[in-house]
Amino acid sequence: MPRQSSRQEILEVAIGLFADAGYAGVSMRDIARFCGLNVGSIYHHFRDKDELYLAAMQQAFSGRAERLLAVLNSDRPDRRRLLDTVDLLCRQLAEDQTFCRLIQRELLDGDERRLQQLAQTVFAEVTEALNRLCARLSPGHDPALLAGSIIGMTLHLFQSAPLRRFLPGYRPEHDDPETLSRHLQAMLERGPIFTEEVERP
Amino acid sequence: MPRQSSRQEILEVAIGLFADAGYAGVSMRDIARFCGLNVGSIYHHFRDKDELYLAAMQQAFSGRAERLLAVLNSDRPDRRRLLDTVDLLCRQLAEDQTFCRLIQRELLDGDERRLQQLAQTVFAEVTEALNRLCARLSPGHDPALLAGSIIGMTLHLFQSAPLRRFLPGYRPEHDDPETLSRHLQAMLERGPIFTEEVERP
DNA sequence: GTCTATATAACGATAGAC
DNA sequence: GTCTATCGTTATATAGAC
Repeated sequence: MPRQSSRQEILEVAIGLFADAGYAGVSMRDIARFCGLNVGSIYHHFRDKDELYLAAMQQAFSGRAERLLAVLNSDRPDRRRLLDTVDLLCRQLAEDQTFCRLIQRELLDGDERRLQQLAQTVFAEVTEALNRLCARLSPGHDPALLAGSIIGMTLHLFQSAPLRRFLPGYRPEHDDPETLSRHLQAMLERGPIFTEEVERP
Repeated sequence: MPRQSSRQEILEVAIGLFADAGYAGVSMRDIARFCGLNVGSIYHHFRDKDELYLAAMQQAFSGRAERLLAVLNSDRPDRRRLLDTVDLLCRQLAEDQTFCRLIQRELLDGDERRLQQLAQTVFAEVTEALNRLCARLSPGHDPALLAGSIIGMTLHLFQSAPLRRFLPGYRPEHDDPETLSRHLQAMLERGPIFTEEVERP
């Protein structure tokens, strides 16, 4: 197996570090050290920190939507497809903290150009498919806002995990992605206000 | 009216800058410049950058929950109180972008100690009241997860605004907090999957 | 393609005059 | 309480040997 190129390793190290600490929180020295390289060597592969950051983001976000798109466009019934989508999203967010954090950082720090590029190359297709599904399932709501709400509550349940640990009502199973997925699916199926009593372990 | 103290002005400038660019993205020189002070003067009021940051966060988050608590503990019917709470939260997030961004930054960068303090001093009471309300309104769901979902979709509709502009389904009224509030209330009242057709302008 | 060495600027923080 | 001046460190980025 041919060892991966330095450029590739730099990118992957950079993605992890930028997700952890953000653009300003990571130095070129940090990246070099984690790659076992000297600082100067990085500048052979990337003109400056900005170019490295952009390349890292492109790599980090590329090919992220494919599995979601496949589920969104499956031939199962609408309702089932929405639940499948949320479930898959939960599993992806759980196993890929890096992706989860980078989205949040770009929402905070991304300039207009970067957000536009992100929207077009990563989220456009998925959003369109999810909007269509929402419009068919729930013609009474604005499809884009409904889609945004569903994504939002899913994302937030993962992103707020570090804080939720210290909040009233916390239970250890809230850290289990399957518990979160089941809760979200129940919310979608029965609505947030669901008065029928069910047993809980 | 007595001019506010330097310490106070430093804190307020720092809050704005940290919300915009994060801890690593703001230098002591930046803060000094925006205050019309010299760098050295800041160190008369705060021992180091870390202490200034902590004081700024305490100030930024103090007294944030009172209005929400008042609504959560009002004497209106449960259902109405939940809708009022979401509506107030929308208005607060809309008029206070700084607070909105600081929460997100702390979720990303806050260490365990800071998150624990934030949970206890800012969010504990509100969370408890919201959990109780959720438990009564919807005994079929885990109260904390339901509360988190509601907070999550509300927060996300505001935090994703810069990206949503470039996504399919965007409409200009999605930037209007009242539109978002109305959508969220409709979702809570009728559930996310709401098949009855209603007219939309 | 990676290294050493270095230029240049910005950083956090301190000392001491006023 | 604010200033000027400066220390030591770290940052981005470059030049040139190998």
